[in-house]
Amino acid sequence: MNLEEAKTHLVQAWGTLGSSWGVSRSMAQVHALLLVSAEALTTEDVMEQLQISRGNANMNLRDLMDWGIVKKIHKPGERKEYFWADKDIWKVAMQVAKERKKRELEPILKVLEQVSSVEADVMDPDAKQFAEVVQGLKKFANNANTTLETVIKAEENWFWSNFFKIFK
Amino acid sequence: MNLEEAKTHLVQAWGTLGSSWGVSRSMAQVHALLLVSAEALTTEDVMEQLQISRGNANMNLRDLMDWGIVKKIHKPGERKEYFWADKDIWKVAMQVAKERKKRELEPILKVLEQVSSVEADVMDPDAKQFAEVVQGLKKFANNANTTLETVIKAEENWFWSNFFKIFK
DNA sequence: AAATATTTTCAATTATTATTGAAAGTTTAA
DNA sequence: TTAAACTTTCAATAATAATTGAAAATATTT
Repeated sequence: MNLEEAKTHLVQAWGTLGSSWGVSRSMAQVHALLLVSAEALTTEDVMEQLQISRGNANMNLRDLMDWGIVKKIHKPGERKEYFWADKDIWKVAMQVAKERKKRELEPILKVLEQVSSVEADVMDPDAKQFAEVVQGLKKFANNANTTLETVIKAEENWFWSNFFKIFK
Repeated sequence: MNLEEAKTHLVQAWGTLGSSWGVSRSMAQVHALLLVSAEALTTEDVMEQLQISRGNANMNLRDLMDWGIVKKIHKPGERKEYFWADKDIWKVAMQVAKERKKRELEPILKVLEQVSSVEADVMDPDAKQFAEVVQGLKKFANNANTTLETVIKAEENWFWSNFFKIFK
């Protein structure tokens, strides 16, 4: 297997993995392509290497920047914009965790708070079951939330950051 | 907010959350509905309460059983099949983790193994970058894999230990 | 064995999401 | 300020995924 084959293989697999996790295939592929490129790429590089349209490339690059895992770079004397992905997988994972926490965990916690305020009819077994399940979900979600907060904060602190770099 | 409103709200929110994580909206909704029901439900209950077709209900119930988070139950003297969801959220999470590990983590690890075998041209910076990123991903994925294994095993021990306590 | 109840399958349809590409917008350089 | 280089937008289209519903299959009862 040569380098190009290996890259293609990994980019495809990453795209497939992404789509199992609610990330669009192209977005995951663009990210993978930037990951395995030593240099920052232009929109045209991405278009060409992944055989996708300009609009698609542009949109996914911007989404990846929204997720905070791709940066825009300007090269001196060049007009084109270059895109570069952080190669530190642990950092990427932390950034993604941070975003998902904000985008999904916090909203569902809000919903759980809301539905907690249902008046409990202790005679109704469904009401009892509902209350118990909601409480269980809240506990679980709160736990996930604080755990993430701790790990994310740790990442931003050198001591804990180094401690957790065991995982690198 | 009364019980029915709260249930609907939660079921909808759970569906939305699911679709952000690569689980089909209906499947997440069926799961949520079973979670908040004290009694096991029939296919028809699910159809009626979620306003979905028989085929859809049947398919999602089966998928949920494949994930190991819903069980089929037969009531004595009844011909219909009933479906019941484990209410222990931690157990559900463990089961989902177990399945995702098998379905997604292990396959991507295999791909990473494969693309590792690319012949390294140390002169090519892209080759170097590729090798480094693949190694980083492997480390990370392996770590996630063994961490999950440990937690899942602990969970299974906990389960059996608690199971046997019944007989004390 | 036939009738009935129940579940499963799957081709057709519908809904959702992703992608294109060309036009509009923006920035830079001459 | 004009032209060229480059980026963004977005309506139209294509691709993918989910859903339906009725027929086929299976299981149970009489």
